[in-house]
Amino acid sequence: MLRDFQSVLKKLHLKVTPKRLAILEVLKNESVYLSPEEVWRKLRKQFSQVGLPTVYRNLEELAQGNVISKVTHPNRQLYYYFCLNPSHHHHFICLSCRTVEDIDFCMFRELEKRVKQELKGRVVSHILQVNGLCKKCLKKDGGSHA
Amino acid sequence: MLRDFQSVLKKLHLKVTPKRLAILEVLKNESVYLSPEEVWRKLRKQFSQVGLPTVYRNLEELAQGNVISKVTHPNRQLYYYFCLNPSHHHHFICLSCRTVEDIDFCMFRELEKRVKQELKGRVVSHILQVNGLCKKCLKKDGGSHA
DNA sequence: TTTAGTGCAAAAATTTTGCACATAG
DNA sequence: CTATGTGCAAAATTTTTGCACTAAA
Repeated sequence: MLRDFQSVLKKLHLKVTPKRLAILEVLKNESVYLSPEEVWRKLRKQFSQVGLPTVYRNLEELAQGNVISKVTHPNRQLYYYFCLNPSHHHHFICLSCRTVEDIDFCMFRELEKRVKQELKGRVVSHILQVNGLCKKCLKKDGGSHA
Repeated sequence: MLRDFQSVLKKLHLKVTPKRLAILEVLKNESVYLSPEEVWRKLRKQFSQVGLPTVYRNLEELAQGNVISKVTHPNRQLYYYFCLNPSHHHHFICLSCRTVEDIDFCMFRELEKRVKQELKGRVVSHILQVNGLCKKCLKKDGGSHA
């Protein structure tokens, strides 16, 4: 997997640094979305000297390069998560445990068509994010969420 | 229209204050989404003494009460706009001139069904926001946007 | 008169920048 | 070597809070 990351980074003309790889590992090993600070805390277990700005910079670059995904959370905090196909932006996020699940039903083509036909506009990007409670959290507590 | 606002506020158990009404007027008279600070600047033309915190507090309350809508902008700034049906969250927003247009093609029922059936989860809220360039902006500059 | 709203100042929280040093290519 | 990455400290930005005072119901 490290190998894969290396080639991905190279394609983006990002240098392969230990910390950059570690950030990817952290995200990859989490099934939930993390804030920059949380990524940083985890990173510090490996690298006692790592700055929060480095984490911010890296997360942003990686998201720009579509290696990871940004999550648009109702609480407006910044979150990122690793997903196999980060160019696919249809997610179901659990407000309680933070799990992210893909929604494969994609209506984007349809949408794009309608924006073009009806509004005469052009789509640059879109967010389809469904916020809710996942299976587990529904069972656990019926849905108490922050 | 002031009358309408009054009854809306009463329903939400929000007191009808001149500044609250003025905030609604500001948003109503704009066809684009505004940041809290922008609302505040406009407000100060009428009320020389109005605090930015007041604007923040009011916008948040009004959004909570579904009187106005929050915009989820890629630049992560907070924006609000007035829309006739703020419980309808399918929008096309122009990244250039900030116009908001409704998207009436609603696939939400379908989505909700699938989240229930396939993920066994529950939908709490959703965002469908299409970011792009509107008709006018496309004509104007072919799409230079921040 | 009781509850909610507001101004101000100040704080909090989050994110970004500048710059000297370090490291990957 | 040369361009990029990083740590640190510091700043910038945005949003929130506390509290005394005011105004709506």
